[in-house]
Amino acid sequence: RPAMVPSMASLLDGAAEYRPELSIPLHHAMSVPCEASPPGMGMSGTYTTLTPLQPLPPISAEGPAVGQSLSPLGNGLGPLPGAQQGLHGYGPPSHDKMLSPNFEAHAAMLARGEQHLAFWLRAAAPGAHPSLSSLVLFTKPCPGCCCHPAAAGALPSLPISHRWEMRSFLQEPARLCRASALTAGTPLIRAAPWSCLQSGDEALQCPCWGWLAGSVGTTLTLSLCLCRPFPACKRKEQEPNKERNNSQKKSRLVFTDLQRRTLFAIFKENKRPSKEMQMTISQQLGLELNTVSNFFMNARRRSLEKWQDDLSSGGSSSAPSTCTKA
DNA sequence: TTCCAGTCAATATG
DNA sequence: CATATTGACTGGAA
Repeated sequence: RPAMVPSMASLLDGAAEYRPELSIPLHHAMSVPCEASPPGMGMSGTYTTLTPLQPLPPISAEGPAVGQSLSPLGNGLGPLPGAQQGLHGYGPPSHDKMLSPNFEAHAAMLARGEQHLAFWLRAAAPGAHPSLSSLVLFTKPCPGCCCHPAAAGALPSLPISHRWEMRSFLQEPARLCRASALTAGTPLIRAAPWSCLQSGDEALQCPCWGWLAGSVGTTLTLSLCLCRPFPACKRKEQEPNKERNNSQKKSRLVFTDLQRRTLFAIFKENKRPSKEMQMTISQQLGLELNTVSNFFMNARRRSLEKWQDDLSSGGSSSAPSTCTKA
């Protein structure tokens, strides 16, 4: 058992393949160099910082906390009923509103300077559409993507705390994507509703995606890549109310790419996290404690099985490959 | 209570 | 459609 377990935040950063070459001023604690790796093989990064494990504060005093359910599915990732219409189901942006308590909680934490945005921003906007109560921001352009510098896109400069701008982007992606030219080398950030991110999404499979990590007040240059719908959103639009019908048929949970990467990153560091750690993980990832527990149990067993298989088949790998599989 | 091996079954893949 | 993968469940052992 490792003598010291890296912080949740640094593990999550590692899982998310943060890439430090972006021209965004970052807190040193965010540096998690990671070699370019093929899709889904991002576990080779090294962790450069160890910050104390401090779960993110609850996102909202009145709403669900990080990891708690925002949906009837109970995993915090799915849309609420009525959210199937994707990005267009609510009214115009409210630029006159103040930042929500949720965001301010994060802002206060970030402003301390010692903390950082681990791997996501959840911007709960009072009155906003439920499917947009969380945002996940990606950095880095995807070469094959329509918003790559070579392909043009929108590029306003915004402070990271400018939540309402982000929200308005999500509302009117097509127009914004045509709004201005994109210059080469500009940090590119992709925003997506959390509920739209699922295992297998194109965006998550791109090897050059990283995660936004920055301090509140940092000016980031934003560009969005929403000129086409996310695959998951498309699916939801095409299959409304399908889950309602055969409710007795149990579907197996499929981890999102983020959840899987994060879990494997943690597993790589600690094969047997404590109950408290598992609870933190479950809260951060919006998973049941049982699910997290099952994951580590299965992972321990299956990594061992894999290791034994590799040995018996004369493989040369020195570590269980399961850890890098996700 | 916790952990594990055995197993099932949903889902992914080719 | 066959096979592989994988999240979850079960019963027994410590």
